[in-house]
Amino acid sequence: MKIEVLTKAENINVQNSIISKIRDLINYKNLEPGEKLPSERMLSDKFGVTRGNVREAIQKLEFYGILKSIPQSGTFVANIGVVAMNGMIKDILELESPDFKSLVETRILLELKTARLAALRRTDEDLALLKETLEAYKKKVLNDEDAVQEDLLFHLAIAKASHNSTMNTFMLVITPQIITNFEKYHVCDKGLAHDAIKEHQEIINAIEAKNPKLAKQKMKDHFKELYTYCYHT
Amino acid sequence: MKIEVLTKAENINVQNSIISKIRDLINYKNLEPGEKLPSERMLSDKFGVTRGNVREAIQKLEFYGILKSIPQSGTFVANIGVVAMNGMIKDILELESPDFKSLVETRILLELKTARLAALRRTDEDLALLKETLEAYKKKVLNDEDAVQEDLLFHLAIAKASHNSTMNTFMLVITPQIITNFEKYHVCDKGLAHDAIKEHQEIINAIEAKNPKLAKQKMKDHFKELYTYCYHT
DNA sequence: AACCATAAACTGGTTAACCAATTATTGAAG
DNA sequence: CTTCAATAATTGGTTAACCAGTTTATGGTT
Repeated sequence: MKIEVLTKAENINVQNSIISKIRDLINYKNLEPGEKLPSERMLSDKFGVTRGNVREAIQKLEFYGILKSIPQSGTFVANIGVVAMNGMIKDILELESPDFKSLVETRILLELKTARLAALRRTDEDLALLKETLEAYKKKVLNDEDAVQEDLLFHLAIAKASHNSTMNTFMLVITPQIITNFEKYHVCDKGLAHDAIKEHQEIINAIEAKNPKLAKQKMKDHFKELYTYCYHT
Repeated sequence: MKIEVLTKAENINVQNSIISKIRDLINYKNLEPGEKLPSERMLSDKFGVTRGNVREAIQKLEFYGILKSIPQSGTFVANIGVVAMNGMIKDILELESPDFKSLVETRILLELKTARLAALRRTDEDLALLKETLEAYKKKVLNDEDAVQEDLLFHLAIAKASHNSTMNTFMLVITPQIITNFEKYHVCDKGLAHDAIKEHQEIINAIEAKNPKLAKQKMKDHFKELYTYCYHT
């Protein structure tokens, strides 16, 4: 048997345990927004964990806007209120790691929207980049080479052309996860790549023509396979 | 003048600079997926930064699925290919911090979908939680108290009932940011809170009746104000 | 008692030393 | 020349000491 000092899952567990203890502390002490938490050293002492663990937990809560650390001063509960805090922490602790289906579902939702927005907001530069990525994709496919990367870049280019930084970020986050799962489950079929060229072209055409409805529809057509996979299995 | 050892923005800059240097290194050395990067110590030495900085940059790239650190062994380029990597890193470096409009736009997109999915997939437990959050919201509003937190929890409960972990996570991420901006720009109007009770109720009714179309429509109605704010200013 | 300069204690952040596991090197045996 | 055990060097991760500000406590002065 392999003994690991600290596996990833265990690390998450100790982190979540600290988070719930911090929540209990805030509730017990009735800390209002703006008030100060005990110092990291005290917390690590009280909870019987390392300061590093406490810092990680605090940083996670900071990411979700629940706490706010100020250098050389302390950690404060953010302007969010104790009710919302409790609800959010509950959700955060229960968060499951995203399953493939949920990733695909979200990707489709995002891409239908980014295609639409790209048709509305694309600049000439955006369009040039889109055509460039399509050419790269075409070249690979016609040479019978694997073009997963070029496909990815095409979709990211659309996200960029949507000029919505939040969706752009989300696309960047989920796409590599989807790719990993694609390879794991062998979802990708090379035979479809030739069809995809035409579909990509039609999406670009709609975006070039600044026709949002058509862009969305063409993207939907492009996702037809994925769509059925996602909703009928 | 105040001299700060390292402001947040500067930290991001040095991080991005390291990321681009890592990219250049991978390109220069023609590292294929699975191959090993120089050690953190070497990189920090070569780049003239601390090992901590290098570690942060690597962790960021790991978050986006571009690198993969293995303890006591090394850091490896993930199974993603050099073309996709270059494209993604380019996007990551250019990522702007999300503006308010983009946040609201994304929130509306997500919530129309989660409402629909909740109507399709909600369990009895989900429904109970939804009714609970609505009651809490009602109580506050009818007492003329501020109910921003309860409103937030209502929307998060819908996200949970959608049983899509990815969207749930995204909602958790953007909601606090939106709240912060709401307070900053004074978007929230207390006078609308009474209308919101009815709108919330109608959304719940649609979810209870397992009517996805209606749930989406009622959510759309609920966002009418926000919608116009987002698209006509 | 009120005030204020001074210093002591405490804060989150940073860094250099340390750790255990892995990997590369060595060199003797076959 | 090949093989393989022993060992030395290297790896990402962790921790304890340190840092520069901030906050609190102190005690003398008015």
